[in-house]
Amino acid sequence: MYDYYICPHRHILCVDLKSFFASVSCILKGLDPKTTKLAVVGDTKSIGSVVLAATPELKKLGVRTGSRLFEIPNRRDIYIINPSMKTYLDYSSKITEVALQYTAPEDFHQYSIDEFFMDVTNSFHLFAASPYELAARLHREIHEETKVDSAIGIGENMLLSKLALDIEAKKMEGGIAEWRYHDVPEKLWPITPLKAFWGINRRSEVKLNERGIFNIGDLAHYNPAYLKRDFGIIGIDWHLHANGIDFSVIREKHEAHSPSIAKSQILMRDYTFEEVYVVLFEQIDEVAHRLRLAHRLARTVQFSVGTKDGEVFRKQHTIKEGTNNENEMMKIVWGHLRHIAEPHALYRTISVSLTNFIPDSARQVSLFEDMEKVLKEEALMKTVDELKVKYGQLAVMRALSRTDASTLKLREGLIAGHKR
DNA sequence: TCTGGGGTCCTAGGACCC
DNA sequence: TCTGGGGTCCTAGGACCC
Repeated sequence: MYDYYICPHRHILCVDLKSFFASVSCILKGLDPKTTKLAVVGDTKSIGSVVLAATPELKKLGVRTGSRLFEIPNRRDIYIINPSMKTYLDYSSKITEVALQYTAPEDFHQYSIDEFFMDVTNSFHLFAASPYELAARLHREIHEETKVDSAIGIGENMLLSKLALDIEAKKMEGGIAEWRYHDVPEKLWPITPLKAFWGINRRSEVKLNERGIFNIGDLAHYNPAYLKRDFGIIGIDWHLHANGIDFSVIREKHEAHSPSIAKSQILMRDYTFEEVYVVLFEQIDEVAHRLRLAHRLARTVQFSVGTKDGEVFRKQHTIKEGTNNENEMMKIVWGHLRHIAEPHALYRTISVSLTNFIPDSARQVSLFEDMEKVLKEEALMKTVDELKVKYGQLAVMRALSRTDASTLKLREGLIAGHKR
C-alpha cells in the first residue's frame, strides 16, 4: 500500500525520564528511586489529592498516576511527598544539556518536562558505531549525571521512535528499543487495545471497534477512504501511523496554530454563583498577567463553569482590538455568565482560556476611551506584574481574595511545593 | 475507568464579503 | 435582482497529549 522507499529514513531517539517527579524526589532525599516506595501527590494535606507520580516499587502495590491519596496503603515504608516543580525543571534542563552534547539544538525537541526527541542522523557516527550504541551511552550518562533512569525508543521517524518507547522500551530491562519500517508487521500490527497507540484514545477506540477494527493491523488494512469519510484528516493520519509512517521532521519546527493561555480548576467544595465570581477573577488576573509577560493581546476569551451535577455553561467572546486588561475581560465574562449560567446552582469547575493573540504593540486606544484613565490602568497593571514576578503571585492580591471563596493561597502553596 | 491542570488541533455551521 | 462560488471569521463542541 505504501512505499517505504520514499519515506524518511532517519535516526530518531525518543527519551523518557522514568517516573520523573517521583525519581527526582527520591534523589533529593538521598533515596534510591529503584527500591524506594514514594508518591508525589498534588497536596499531602488533602486526602482527595491525586498521585502525580509514583516509583515503580510503589506501582507494584497498585498505586498509579491518578490514584487518590486515600488509596495509598498506610505503611511506614511509603513516602508521600509534595511536588517541587522548580527542582524538576532544573533536573529536566540538566538532562537536556547532556542530550545536547550529541545533537544540534535544531535537531532537538522537548516534548514535555520528562520527554524529548532528538534526531541523531547527522551526528551519531561522531560518538558511536550505531544509533543504538549512542542511545546506550546517553542512557548511562543521564544516570551518572542525575541518578534518573530513562527509557529510549529509536526509530526511522518520530512516530516509530515514540511507539518503540511507549510499547517496548518502557517495559523492558535495559530500557532501549529500536523499531524500523521492516518491524511494522511484527511490532505495530499486534498492538491492542487501540488506545495503547499514540493518537488514539478511548472514544475513538470505541468507534473503530464498531467498524471491526481491534488491533493496529486491522487499522493498517482498512480502506483509508472510509477512514477519511468517517473521521476526516485524522482518519488518514491513523492509517499512515498504523503503517509506521510519519513525515514530521524536528528541524521543520511547527509553530502552534492556535496558542493559548489557560487556567482551570476543580473546586474543593461546592461554590455558589457569587463565590464563582471570586475564583473567576483570580483566574483572569493570572492569565492576563501571563499574557502581558508574553507581550500579547488576546482577541478571544473562552470560559466555562460546571455545576456539581456535571452541567457545563460555556461561551467564547471575541473583541476585534484585543485586550490584556483583566477588568475588561472580567466584565465580558461575567456579563455572559450572568445570562447563560444557572444563578442558583452549586459549582465545582471553573476555567478561562485566552487565544487568538496579536502583538501588544498593536494596541489601539478607541476614541471613546478616556486616555488618561487607560494610561493609569496600564501603569498599575505593569507595577502589579513586576511585583508578582519579583515576589510571587501572592505579593499583590485583590481584597476579594481575602474572602473564603478565594483559592489563591492554596494554589500558591501547591506551586511552591510546600505549605506556608 | 481515568486525577488535575496545561496545552493543541479539527470540524461543522452560520455570517459576511467579494 | 437573482444565483452561485469561494474565502474568511466566529462560535460551539469534540478529541488527544503529557
